[in-house]
Amino acid sequence: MGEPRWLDEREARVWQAYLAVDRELHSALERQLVRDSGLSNADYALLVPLSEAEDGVVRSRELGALVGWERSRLSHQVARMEKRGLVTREECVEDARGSMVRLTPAGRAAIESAAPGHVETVRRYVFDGLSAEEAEVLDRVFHRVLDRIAADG
Amino acid sequence: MGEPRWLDEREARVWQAYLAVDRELHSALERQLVRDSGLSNADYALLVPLSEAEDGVVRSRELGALVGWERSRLSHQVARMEKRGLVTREECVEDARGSMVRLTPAGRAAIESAAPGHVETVRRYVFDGLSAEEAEVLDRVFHRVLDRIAADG
DNA sequence: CCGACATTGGTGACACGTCAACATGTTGTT
DNA sequence: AACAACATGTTGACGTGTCACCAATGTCGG
Repeated sequence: MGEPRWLDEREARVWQAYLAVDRELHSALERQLVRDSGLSNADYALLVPLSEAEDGVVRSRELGALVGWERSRLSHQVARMEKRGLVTREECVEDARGSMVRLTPAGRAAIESAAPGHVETVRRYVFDGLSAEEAEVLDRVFHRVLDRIAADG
Repeated sequence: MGEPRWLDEREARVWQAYLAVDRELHSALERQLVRDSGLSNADYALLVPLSEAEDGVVRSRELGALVGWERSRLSHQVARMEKRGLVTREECVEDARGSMVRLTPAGRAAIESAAPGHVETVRRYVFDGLSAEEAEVLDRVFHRVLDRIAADG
């Protein structure tokens, strides 16, 4: 094994800052969403691709791929949203194993009412304070991290 | 109100990449920790400041401040960890409302066994692919975001 | 066609996180 | 001392996320 390579001072500061952003940004966005629209981050994540889809219908498999969720997580979230009338589930014609998720009118109304405030909040906390050069660095670094994770299996 | 200022193409790409990093990095680190040490991210977050404290004892209020958690979240997590023998709770001498959290020998053994592999994983996914200039940008941007959230109340 | 294998989705159990409500103790004002 | 206001921590309920497992269906080689 050998001596572990601990993080140096700068690295530790960056890592702590990342963890804090993770925590604070997630909870700030969640609070804003719940307060202004009664939606959670999880609701919002699914409503966006659904509202952009043809007829507001997406197959579960496809929806999971679009948001990067595992099937179980998706199934639980859809069940909760179905109970609140935001979506319905239908059988899939082409593949009897499959399941289609359909946005209800209430679901569409919810996302349309929530989106402007949510985007405005993301903008206020993140992008209004970000230069073009910084955005470029973030984009590059984030994708590199994703590649390194994916390369790992 | 006026027309909402939607994210432009670059901003949307950066935001999607951030959300993906949030998801993938969190779950990759959690899997590595659970697999190699039987600890969760939440366990690890508390064990670090505890193991660095004098005698492995920290007052709950202080522990919450160190990791940036609310009291309820901390209380639940400490209860779970106490049940598994990683920490114990004691009464606080100076303030009868307070509560002290003490690292057990098993808790210390767990964090000491987990830390090298965890740091190695963070390094592999993040810092080994990061230049000094990029680290500086991340540090600056993350702290700016935190400031903007804090300024909001 | 048949049987092994993979894909898709759902379920129950449990860990994690947040909120509101509560109990208790401390502090500051009068 | 008496009281209000605040600080600290716990609890229960519920939404969220993961894992292991199951059931149903599809696919492909024989």
